[in-house]
Amino acid sequence: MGNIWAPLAKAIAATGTDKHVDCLIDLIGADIEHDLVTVTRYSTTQTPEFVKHRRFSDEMVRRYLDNYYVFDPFYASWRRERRLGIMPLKRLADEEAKRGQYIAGFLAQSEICDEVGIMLADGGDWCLGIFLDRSTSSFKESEIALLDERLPVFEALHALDIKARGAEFSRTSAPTSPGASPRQKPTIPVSLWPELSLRERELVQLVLAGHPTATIAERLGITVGTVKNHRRRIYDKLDITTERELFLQFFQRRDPEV
Amino acid sequence: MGNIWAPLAKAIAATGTDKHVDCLIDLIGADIEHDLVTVTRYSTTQTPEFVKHRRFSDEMVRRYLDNYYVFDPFYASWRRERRLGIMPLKRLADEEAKRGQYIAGFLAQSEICDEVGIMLADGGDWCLGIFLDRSTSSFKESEIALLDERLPVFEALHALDIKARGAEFSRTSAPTSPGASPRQKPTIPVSLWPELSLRERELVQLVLAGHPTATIAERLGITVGTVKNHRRRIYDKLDITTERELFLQFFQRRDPEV
DNA sequence: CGCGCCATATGCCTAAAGGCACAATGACGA
DNA sequence: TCGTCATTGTGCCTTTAGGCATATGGCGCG
Repeated sequence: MGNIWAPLAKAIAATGTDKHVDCLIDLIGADIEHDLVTVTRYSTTQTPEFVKHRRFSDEMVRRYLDNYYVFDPFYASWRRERRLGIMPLKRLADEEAKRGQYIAGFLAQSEICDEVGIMLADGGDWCLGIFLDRSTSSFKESEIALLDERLPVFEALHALDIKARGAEFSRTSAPTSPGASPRQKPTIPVSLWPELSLRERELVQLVLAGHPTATIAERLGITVGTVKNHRRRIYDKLDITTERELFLQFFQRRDPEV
Repeated sequence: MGNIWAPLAKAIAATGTDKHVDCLIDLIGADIEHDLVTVTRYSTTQTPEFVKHRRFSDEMVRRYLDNYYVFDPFYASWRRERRLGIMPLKRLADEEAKRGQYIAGFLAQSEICDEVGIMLADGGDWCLGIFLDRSTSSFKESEIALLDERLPVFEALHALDIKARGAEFSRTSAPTSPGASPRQKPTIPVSLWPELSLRERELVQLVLAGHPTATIAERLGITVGTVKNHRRRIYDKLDITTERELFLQFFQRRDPEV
């Protein structure tokens, strides 16, 4: 085992910054020889998002997102079981037909012969999959065991990054795929602003999560004009005129010390 | 070397919480046999603060604070040189008279025969000293080397804790000693965003109080254009692009639960 | 002395929020 | 049935924030 402390210190310091994912990759791959890295985000309800890769081709990324993700056994596993942790490809007791197509099609074209996924919770129904890939030999059981031993640290680091940044600002996120976002229950309690309707509360939640009008419209499957209408109506009800006043009211009602 | 990964994961997860210091102690002491632990905060200008101890006596704490801290070679070293890092007692090229008194007096009464300090930056002119103590044998050079190797991780964890909480909220702090004159503290603490200048902090304070650019300009006696410049510079430093992200960062750093 | 940082200022442009008005539909209760 | 409310949509205009570039002077440091 080599010196793990320097990449570890860097990964700790990088939580909450742009460099988190890169440092996490460095840490994960520190004692495990690998040829490629891919980083993907999976949801149980949306198509995967490709976050980042090392020594992989943009063309293969495009093919994955266009077609091959359907056969991705890691993605299937997430959607079916939402299982986190270290996940070697060879252990995926997936449908053999799909796995076969993933291996014969996508992995072969990518010159990957084995893959191990490190699946970390990423907020909501999402997970972040960091994949180490081998081109010429398979991962050994001792290497998998090493990753298993270190998993709590990877998880803690990523949890800290989410906490520091908030899931909505996660640097692991990519643009939302086309299609209506599934309805989420609002986390803004009725008691905070009892005069607001359910829809209005949904919208306030997104505002307070930092989303601009265009993103909110997209998220809720409505037009920008409608979002503005809602904003207007919310401001009227709360006797304010700007978004920043909404933030302040939230501060004050939630945490009177501010 | 034993299993370091579980205490490491716990220490990572504990940053920004009440348990940070305890988990840091666990991590530091994981592979180093020790009998006692003491945790002290040193300033270059104020008397030391006793933060925490394990298997040490409250009576000895009282004696230290009443009298013996004057002879404490670690405290003297901090005041003189502000040196951080791993610091074995036997390496302190201190005044022999003072060191002698610390050893013959305080350490002997505490049944401590050797001590190693892990000195971590704690904000301002303060450092946090975590001391592993031995009752019957000295620390070996190999043990010191192990701590030296791991120091960057200890430092990164503690830096993250400070960052998450802000020095004003630091759980390592104790009540100001009697007679210390209270300092004027800005509403926006330096430690919240240490990269911001004083002027920038003034401006952020007004932004977070809900003022638009025109009002801020008026309040600070500068032009709207200059306010925009400051905003731009602040956003660059904080790696954001909008005011709403500033609100969110403030939420998250002040109250990570949001 | 040169450089970097900080604070201040100007100008121009674009993007986004806010303001206002109007419209339609559906659900619900009196 | 009617009135109210919620939700959705359109259009137009104004205000404000953000983006970018440039400039100057003061200060501290190597």
